[in-house]
Amino acid sequence: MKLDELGNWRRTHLSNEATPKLAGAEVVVMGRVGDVRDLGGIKFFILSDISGSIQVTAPKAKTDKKILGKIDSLTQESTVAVKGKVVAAEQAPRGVEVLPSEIRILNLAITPLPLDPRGRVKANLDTRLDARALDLRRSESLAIFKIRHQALQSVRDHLISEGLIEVNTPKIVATATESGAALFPISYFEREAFLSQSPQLYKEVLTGCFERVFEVGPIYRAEEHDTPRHLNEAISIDIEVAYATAEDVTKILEDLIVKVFSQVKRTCAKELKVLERKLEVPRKPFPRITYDEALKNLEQAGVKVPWGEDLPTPAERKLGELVGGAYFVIDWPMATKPFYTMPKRDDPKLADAFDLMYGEIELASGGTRVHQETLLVKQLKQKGLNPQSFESHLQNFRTGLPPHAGWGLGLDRLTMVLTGAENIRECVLFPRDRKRLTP
RNA sequence: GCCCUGGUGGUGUAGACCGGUCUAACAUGCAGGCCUGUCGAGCCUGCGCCUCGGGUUCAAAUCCCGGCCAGGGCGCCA
Repeated sequence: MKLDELGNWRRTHLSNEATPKLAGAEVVVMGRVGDVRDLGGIKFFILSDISGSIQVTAPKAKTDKKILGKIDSLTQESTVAVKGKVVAAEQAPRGVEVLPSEIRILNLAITPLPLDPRGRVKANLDTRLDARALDLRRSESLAIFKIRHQALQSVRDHLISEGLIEVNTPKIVATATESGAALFPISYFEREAFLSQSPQLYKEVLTGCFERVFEVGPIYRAEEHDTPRHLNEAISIDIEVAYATAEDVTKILEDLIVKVFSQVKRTCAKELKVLERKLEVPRKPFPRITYDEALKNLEQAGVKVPWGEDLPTPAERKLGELVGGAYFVIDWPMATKPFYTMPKRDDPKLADAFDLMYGEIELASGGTRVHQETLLVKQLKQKGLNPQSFESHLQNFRTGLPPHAGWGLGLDRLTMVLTGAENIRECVLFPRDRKRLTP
């Protein structure tokens, strides 16, 4: 069948702007076709757009045959433009409908669709991700990304209000920034380069220029992890602040989390309801648990973690159960933290660093950083790294880099926590994991 | 990478343990029909499936082995 052109038609109204008050007006609405119901003498279809939906009603006796024919040819999820008169009708959903005077079929969707976008039959996550563009039309998916959008906006508002400026650092880099995580090598002309696993080194350097910076950007980790909360490409919210310590940036983080939660709760009530998510805004100050206390509590609960090791997943789970909500784990052993971490003044075995947890999920980690070259070189060596390969970074420390502190917060994980999603892939439009490289 | 579980129409499931009665069921979907107020419309008719390869057996969706894929757990990691 031949499709119609958009031509000079433009939307005059979003579907939810059509209300009984608008009765008598001629409108042009555009959107996707939902249910088509043919009752013989009268035909209906639901037109949905980003704002909601409106019923288009065509009584056989009063409607042009050409229009009736077009309605018959519609398939679910096809895209149409409808010009017609708004009519108040008690029998219609929302008490209002449009009687079409002309319909343009802009694109026809195939049938059957790879999944049911109205969710009457639930599809597996894998099926959904394979047909992600269609899956993202589902109300639950839309809700997740609306919440993600709001969270990100709140993050930006808050950090800017704290006097931070937004920066962008290279994602193609020459060396690793963390000792642990594996890198994706890429071919950079005649040399090997890597995808950046963290903006860490750049944001530290920028505290010497802009004093307070933040970045929202992708980070790449070539880890083989295959879990519901890891991705190989993630979006990280990173801050770094001059003349500050871990405790200072902890406060920024705490305020930020409270702001994000309360703004999402206020502005995304509809979306939270779609997701059946009851969001509780954490109260300040968040509990602060030392690493030693965490280990003690875990041992009492039957989970043993040797001192000096990072918390494995089962331990994080148990701790999440024991504490719940948002809390900080502080005073980590230096061995668990990267080379740029400042040791505590009164106990150099411990790092002046923290993790922000929400339940069992690690949302953020940060701390005071080393700003003296000699100590940094010493710690690089202790981690088995070669200071020579960090020469271009180290030279920044010779020109008066101020003391500084910062953190990195995972946007995808933050979205998980806000939406209650059990798999991080739900919270990313087109996730990249161990096995998935498309779509 | 390891362990566990699974793979049945477009989608989601049942059947499998205990091989035959499976000509594979249900829901949704799709196609057609009836119906002038549907709104997860209803009713009627129809369409469409056993992941791939090998093995056991008179007989395999069902049992065994392997591949591929997926989900969960772990490790690694944020």
